[in-house]
Amino acid sequence: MKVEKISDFTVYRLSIYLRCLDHLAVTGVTTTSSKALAHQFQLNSAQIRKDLTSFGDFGIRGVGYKVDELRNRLRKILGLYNVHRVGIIGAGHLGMALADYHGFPSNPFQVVALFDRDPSRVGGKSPQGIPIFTLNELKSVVAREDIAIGVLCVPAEEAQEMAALVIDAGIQAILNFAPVRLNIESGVKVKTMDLSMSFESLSYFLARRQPEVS
Amino acid sequence: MKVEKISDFTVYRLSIYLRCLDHLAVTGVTTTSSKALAHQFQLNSAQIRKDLTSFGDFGIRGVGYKVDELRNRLRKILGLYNVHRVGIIGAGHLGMALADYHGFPSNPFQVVALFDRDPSRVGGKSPQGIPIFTLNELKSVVAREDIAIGVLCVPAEEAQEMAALVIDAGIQAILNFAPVRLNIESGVKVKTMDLSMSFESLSYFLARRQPEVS
DNA sequence: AATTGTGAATTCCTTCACAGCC
DNA sequence: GGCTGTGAAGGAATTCACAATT
Repeated sequence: MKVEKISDFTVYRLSIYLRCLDHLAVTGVTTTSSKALAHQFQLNSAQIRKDLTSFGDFGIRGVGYKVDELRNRLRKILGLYNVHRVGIIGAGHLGMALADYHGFPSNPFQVVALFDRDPSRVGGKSPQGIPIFTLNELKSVVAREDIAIGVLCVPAEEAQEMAALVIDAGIQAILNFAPVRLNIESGVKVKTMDLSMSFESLSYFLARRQPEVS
Repeated sequence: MKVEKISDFTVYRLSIYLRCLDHLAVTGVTTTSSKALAHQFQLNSAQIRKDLTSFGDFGIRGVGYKVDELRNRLRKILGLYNVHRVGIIGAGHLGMALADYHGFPSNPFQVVALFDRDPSRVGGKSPQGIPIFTLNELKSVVAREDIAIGVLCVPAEEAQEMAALVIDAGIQAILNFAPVRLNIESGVKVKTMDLSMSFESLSYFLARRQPEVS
């Protein structure tokens, strides 16, 4: 086990490996190797080994990796044995969809509250029963419900202000869906998932290949 | 204008710059510089200039960049003056939310169809009126509606199969929300937005800082 | 024999620093 | 004077290739 700095790229790939192992486990595979993983999922075997060895020696030379064991270790490294309580800011379409989304395998992320500025939404619940609070209640609800992750589903103009609010409320990590670059001072971790960027990168690609023009 | 290969990182940053310029334009700023942009949005000025010059010389030495002109050029580079017609596979919560999502400034992405395997959903519409078709109709609707981008909002188990279907139907780019690594043969561009990965990277961060434990 | 774990080599990306221009 | 555009330098991330190990 090294003490070097782990890059975001590596952490990102750990998730990929975990997804691959989930798949293998479902298929009934009990042992695998970096070579087999690399081949099946279009990765580089040396990279898989390098990524894994930053966290300890998990493999058996000449044999490979036990799927179950590696899966558990990755879950542990990623902190997926802790439950993370989530609050969503913005109870519009996206916020509601995420609140009721159950797309995660063995989900340690529990959405426990929605928040909205619009009084007509406050007091209601998502279809699955997650309650909607006002922004005034943010601080107290975050404390009471022990919310660690805030998900921003608000328009671009409001995102910076909301980020400041949730940080002030004591939240430790933010997942931002608003198409803005957030300015964050404190030690809070921010991850931005910008849908417009994803679409635009596809658009760039489409613009640069006029396939059937002769 | 160079002919070098443009990396995904660069394209990604073009979107960031465009977002920043949108913001400046709203604020009424007409001229800016790489230094000002870098300072305000925590970027590196040399990188901004390098990224931009891969597509031509847009700036004026000693002065900087005209906000409007640069904005238009970036839009053009990213292909945002072409309208891109979008089909969404999977009319669950997420698919519906995306169909009716209008979070994009001056949106060139038009969602024109939803597709679902579940017969009880087929024939209906999203709240905003986007019709839901069966998967059997995929090929004909993609052709008729000239759909270029397919968005996968299906469970992990179905994603690979659906990817094959949309590619067969003639779609040219895929935005994948399913937590799987898709195996794509053809020249179709795939961008995966994996929510579980985002949450897991936050979880990793949270696991590695136990702040108020003494 | 097969596969891991890892230094060395390579490739790619970012930043520096300054010439060229307005 | 100030800013762009860019070659050169520096730093990171990836891949190679092989010694170590089962």
